[in-house]
Amino acid sequence: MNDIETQWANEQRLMAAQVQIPTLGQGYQPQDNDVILGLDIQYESDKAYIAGDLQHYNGHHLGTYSGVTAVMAPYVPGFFCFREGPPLFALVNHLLNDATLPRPDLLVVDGHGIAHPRTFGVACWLGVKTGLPTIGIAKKSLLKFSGQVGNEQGSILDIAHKGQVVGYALRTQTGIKPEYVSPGHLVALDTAKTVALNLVSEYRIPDVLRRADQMARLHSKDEQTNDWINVGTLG
DNA sequence: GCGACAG
DNA sequence: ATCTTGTCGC
Repeated sequence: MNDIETQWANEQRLMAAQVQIPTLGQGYQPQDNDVILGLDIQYESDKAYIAGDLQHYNGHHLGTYSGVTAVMAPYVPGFFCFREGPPLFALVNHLLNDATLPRPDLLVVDGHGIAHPRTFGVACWLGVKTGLPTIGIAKKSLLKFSGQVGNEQGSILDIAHKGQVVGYALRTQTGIKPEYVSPGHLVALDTAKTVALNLVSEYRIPDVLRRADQMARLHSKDEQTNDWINVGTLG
């Protein structure tokens, strides 16, 4: 562990103390008309192209927004929040300051929440910085776990760390690789599980994350479409 | 010592 | 994440 990683680990420890994971039945509870903000990033040389997709919890799509910032930190597994967090935060702030847009009730981040070696993934970082309910959804697990998820859609397997359940492997589509969900901030474990399953339509990953991924990719390749709004340089 | 390692 | 061709399937 070099100097920067030691410093990062300290910062994660301090910020992790601010994370609030409500108990069963407490914290954020999804409602049909809640506004969900899905976030993802694509990288192109030293630029980070961030996209945010807004939809109602019931599935109604509202719009997609994309911006760009300079990348300031390297990618180090386990310290993902310091690379990806600041660009995400910049876009969220931009959207929060736009009076024409609805305020998101929940953030959905491409990455982990508390299912993390130091219980502090990028979804926790963004949750603490914004003060908004946040969950993390990732395509690979960072923690080792035992057992196997059932093959049927909706099958779930606990992912534990140091004796505590911190997230789940979730089979969102029958016969398709599971995704990994964990709360980031202000969301209970069972709520994160429910939300992750209900946000999925016909793909492995929730639409709100797929659209963010697609738009960020298009922006990074300088392609213009009619379905997203370029909010320019952030930060 | 060796391998694994969110995006 | 990104670099990359063809190929299988709905």
